[in-house]
Amino acid sequence: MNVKLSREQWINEAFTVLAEGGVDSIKIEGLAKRLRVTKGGFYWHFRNRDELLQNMLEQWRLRRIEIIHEQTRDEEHAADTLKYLIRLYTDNTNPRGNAIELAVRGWARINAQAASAVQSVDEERLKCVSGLFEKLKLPAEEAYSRAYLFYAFVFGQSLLNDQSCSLDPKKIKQHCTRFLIED
Amino acid sequence: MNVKLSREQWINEAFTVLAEGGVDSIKIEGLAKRLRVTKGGFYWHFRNRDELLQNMLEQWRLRRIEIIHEQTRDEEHAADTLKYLIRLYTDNTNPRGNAIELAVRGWARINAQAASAVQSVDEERLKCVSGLFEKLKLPAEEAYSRAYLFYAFVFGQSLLNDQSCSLDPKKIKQHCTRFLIED
DNA sequence: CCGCACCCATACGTTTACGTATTTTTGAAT
DNA sequence: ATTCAAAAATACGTAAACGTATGGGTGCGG
Repeated sequence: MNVKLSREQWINEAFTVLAEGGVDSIKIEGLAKRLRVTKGGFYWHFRNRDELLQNMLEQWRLRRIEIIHEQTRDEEHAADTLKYLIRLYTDNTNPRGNAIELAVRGWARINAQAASAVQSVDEERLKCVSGLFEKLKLPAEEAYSRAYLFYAFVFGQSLLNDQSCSLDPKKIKQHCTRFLIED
Repeated sequence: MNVKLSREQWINEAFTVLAEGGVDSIKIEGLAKRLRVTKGGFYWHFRNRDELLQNMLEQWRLRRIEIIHEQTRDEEHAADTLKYLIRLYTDNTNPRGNAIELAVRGWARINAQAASAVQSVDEERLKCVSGLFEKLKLPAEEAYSRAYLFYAFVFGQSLLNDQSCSLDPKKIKQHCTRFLIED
């Protein structure tokens, strides 16, 4: 028989729904159905819907910060690290992750707590990536601006549908990568 | 007395709500309340909520395409035209427009019709802007990739909160503009 | 001033979702 | 096997939102 569900499983399923339809599509009875239980279980784990959402945000914040630190640790090969990072985002290898990223940002536009989570994550990311650009001998302000451009590109490209392009998207992204990280 | 409302007024108010809270926040009774009438009027103009949404999409598509053509008409001063265009988006002069842009893109992630509208607009924009880059003596593929980067940056930056920056956002955006459009 | 087109108000039925209260089941440790 | 806490089912009350039906008001051309 289906084992009992943990708090984490509810949160995880909620992230999947978030990725698919945005925060407004996270419905308690909907989650329950997907998990093949009734909402009785939900209210054992969480006081209400908002507590679930807060938990998701906090988990997202912590995990994203943890990850960016891992991903930018190798400062000795800054250019390669940056290229690798950009590939992670532009690859379409992790559609769920990308969708969550966008959904959280959409959420941030209408909710202060989400905005705060996004802000802390962005601060950390900008710091880490600008550190890498500094390793490429760019002066501080220049490096920081390039980090900003780097992230604007990364998020922006996930907003542009590949099908809108009249040129092979892979080729485009290669061009952009070279342009953004000329070493 | 308050004059009677036109179809256009309903659509316009709906765009405002869209900007504020995304497509899911467009509620018929909510619009009616904002317009100080009841929903009786709404259902005179529109068969249902979906008809309103389709109308909004179609209007958005047409208007955006019309506008991008105006904004990129001056090909003789391509660099200035590009700089001007980038300022329009990064200025925070038109928050409603920016919010609508993002909201429509969020909408496109969960709805095929919205996705289609976004796609046609993006195709047109990429075509127009890559034309400008070609005027800067870039070969076709290069120009197209730069147009892509241009738009990725434009949309991406509106996803990044200014408050996340540890450097004056204006300065950052100047750096980026210079980098994107070195003439 | 009459009538018609246009627009709005009101009342209703239905669905969906939240949250609560209560009981029931499950499974792991004793 | 028994017990007990964890998890789920069930049943309920309420609110928000959609859409329908129908009647009411208003202003303008004739």
